[in-house]
Amino acid sequence: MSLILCFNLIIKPMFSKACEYAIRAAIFIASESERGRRASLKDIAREIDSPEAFTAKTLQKLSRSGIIVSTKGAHGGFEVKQDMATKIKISEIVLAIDGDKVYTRCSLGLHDCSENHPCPFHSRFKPVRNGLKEIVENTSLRDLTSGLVSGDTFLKI
Amino acid sequence: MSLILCFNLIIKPMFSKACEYAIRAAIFIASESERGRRASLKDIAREIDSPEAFTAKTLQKLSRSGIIVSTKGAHGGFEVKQDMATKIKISEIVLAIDGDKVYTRCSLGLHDCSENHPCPFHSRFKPVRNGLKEIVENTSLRDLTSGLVSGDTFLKI
DNA sequence: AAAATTAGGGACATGAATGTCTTTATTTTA
DNA sequence: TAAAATAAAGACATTCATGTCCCTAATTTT
Ligand code: FES
Ligand code: FES
Repeated sequence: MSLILCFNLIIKPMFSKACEYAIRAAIFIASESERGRRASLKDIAREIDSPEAFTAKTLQKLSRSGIIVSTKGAHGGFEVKQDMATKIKISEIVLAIDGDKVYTRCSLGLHDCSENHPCPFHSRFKPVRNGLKEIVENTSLRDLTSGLVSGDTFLKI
Repeated sequence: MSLILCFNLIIKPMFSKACEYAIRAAIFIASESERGRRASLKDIAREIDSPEAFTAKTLQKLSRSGIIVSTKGAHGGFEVKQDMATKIKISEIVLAIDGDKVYTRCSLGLHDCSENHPCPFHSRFKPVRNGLKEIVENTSLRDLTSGLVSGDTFLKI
């Protein structure tokens, strides 16, 4: 009757692949922007180890959302405007990729998550969810970029 | 530049559909077992509002894992043995459905989540993950069944 | 013994997420 | 002006989770 961990399986698809690439790409782009360089799609895909064409799609969404700025042509690429890095929250990146359908998702798949009609897992799940909510809404792109620049965190492997 | 919530989108697929059905089904089966009744597949699918054939698959896995016991024939169905309800943790149900590949999943999709090679989100993500881990490993099937029996929680709609 | 009722299991179908390819548009460089 | 470099966009391909169908096995009821 060995139970043991398994937690990682539960939270396995926390972000979609598209979202993972978007966040990692945004962090890399922001770090390059700090050094005054634009990042090309090819650079990005190499540095975050992601499929190039698929990553391009997510970058287009970030661009349309105004989170990053794209420039065509030689020496073009993607950048994050300096004053934006601290303003952009991780929640905004997720919103840009997964769309703006704001609804309340129940952990056990009920139609809506609500206090009036809670599933059996609701009361235990809610505090964890709120904790995560706090984090994604209060962490800026700049917050995540700084560790990368200092070499303490990584974007691939 | 409206950001606002979006958190629910992030955690959208916390459990797979199969896992959601499995947990909800197990809760219902356990509640029926407390009353001395077996639950048939048809009953279960109706009570948790899930696709019957698909739910059958997940019940087979729970059965093979020894979490529930199945009986064929008239007045057969599924049951949870009384002393088991308090022993079974939610983590075991998830393990039974999603398999036993125990690995460490990084929130940003790096190959492994580790302290030595952390992604930029690691330090913020880890406490939330640990909180959730605590909960799924320490919540028993019985814990979730009691609210259903008392009418305080729900399994559908 | 026959019929009815239940779960088990394999094959197939569908849909969504992921990923690829090709062409077009824009800008810079030569 | 021509060529090269880059992103944008649409069509297509693949994979995987989800879901359905149909037949089989086991048990109980008649
Ligand atoms: S009702 Fe299920 S998590 Fe809130
Ligand atoms: S390395 Fe990314 S969450 Fe731990």
